[in-house]
Amino acid sequence: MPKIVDHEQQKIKVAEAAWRVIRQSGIENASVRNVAQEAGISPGSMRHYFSTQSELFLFSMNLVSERANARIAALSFDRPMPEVVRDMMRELLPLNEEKRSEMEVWLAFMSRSIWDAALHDLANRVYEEMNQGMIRTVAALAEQGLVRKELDAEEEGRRMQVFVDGIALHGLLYPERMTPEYMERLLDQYLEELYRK
Amino acid sequence: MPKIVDHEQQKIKVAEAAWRVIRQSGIENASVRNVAQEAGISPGSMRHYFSTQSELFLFSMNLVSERANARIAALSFDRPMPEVVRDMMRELLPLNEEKRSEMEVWLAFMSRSIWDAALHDLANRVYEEMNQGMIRTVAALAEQGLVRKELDAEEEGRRMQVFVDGIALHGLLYPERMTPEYMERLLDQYLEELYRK
DNA sequence: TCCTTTTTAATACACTCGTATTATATAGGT
DNA sequence: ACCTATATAATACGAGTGTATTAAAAAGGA
Repeated sequence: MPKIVDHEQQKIKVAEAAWRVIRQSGIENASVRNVAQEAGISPGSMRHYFSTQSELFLFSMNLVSERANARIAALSFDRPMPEVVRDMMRELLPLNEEKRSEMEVWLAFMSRSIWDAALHDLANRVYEEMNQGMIRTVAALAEQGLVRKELDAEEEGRRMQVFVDGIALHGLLYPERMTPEYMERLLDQYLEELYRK
Repeated sequence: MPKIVDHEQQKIKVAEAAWRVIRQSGIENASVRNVAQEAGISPGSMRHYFSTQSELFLFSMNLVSERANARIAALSFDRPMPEVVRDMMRELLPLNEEKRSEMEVWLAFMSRSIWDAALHDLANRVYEEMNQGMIRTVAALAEQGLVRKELDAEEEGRRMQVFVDGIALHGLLYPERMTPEYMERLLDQYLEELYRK
């Protein structure tokens, strides 16, 4: 029998190499050769895991959202709801190097998804996930009486999403101006106002 | 004497061709040849106006912000301030095809500015402009008594900027979900809350 | 009409691209 | 120890890349 290599593990290794190349020099330079070199394997070998560059991109993009989901799922939920909500939203901001890294790559893929049809579905799927998550969060806050029961959960959920993504975007594009501290400040201000509604 | 061609006009023609290529197939495909073809001139001829691709990108990116500035400057300012403010902010959202086009290109350049040092300065300059504009707007509203005088103009200006950019981002990335109507709705809600402060 | 300066076009160079094909090395079951 | 399925590597191909160089065309003043 042949040499057995954990296929999925190898794909992840390559995808993470792609992340690093994208962060360093953009998607336009994430060529098969550059990514393979960053991953420490030969281009020919890489094609064994991703038969096409498009597959690699899709997998890499998907891995970003999986990582974020995993981090959120790993939070402890048996705490006061405001604490949980705050922590959830903090996972959607580039507050540390790990999250900044992932989100920079995510932005690159999202920006590309505007014209690259291969990424379009995944982009919309993740949006929908996030959207449902936010709406359910607001609805849960309403049920617990932490916000007005009449508050439109769908509407407020979308506002929440827009505001958090706005903070994250500024954090990525203008890191000197939008520091982690300021991001948290804006987030906390938003939540405080929300709880007054 | 030689054939005289309006140099600046020609550069603009080429830059707009670059926009179209970028919208259609991304910056990664905005090669010298592709842009020249879209502009209807030869690649060799194009190098007469932009001796390097980097120059073309910088000029194209700058032209986007100039166009937005021009549109804002063209607004009539002898109206009630809330109307003016609303119209100003509407210019920062992809509410029609023209603005959507420019902003898609702008997003591509901003995304690239994360790793492309050549675009970094322009990106920050435009941020600063926008930032000052928002802060002065809030301050002016405070002076007119339209918002609380104690309101921190700098803080609220940044919140405004984050929220507007968040709406615009969603408008670009999720046009089916974030329609022009919904963008205006979110904007008006924000302004209404602002005037209650 | 001719001449000079600018604009345009064409071609070339070295390099990188995505992908396909082919050959080599590797490691487990018999 | 050998065999075989798998993983890795190397090479090739046609096409596209940014940029430089060189030649042709064009148009207004003399």
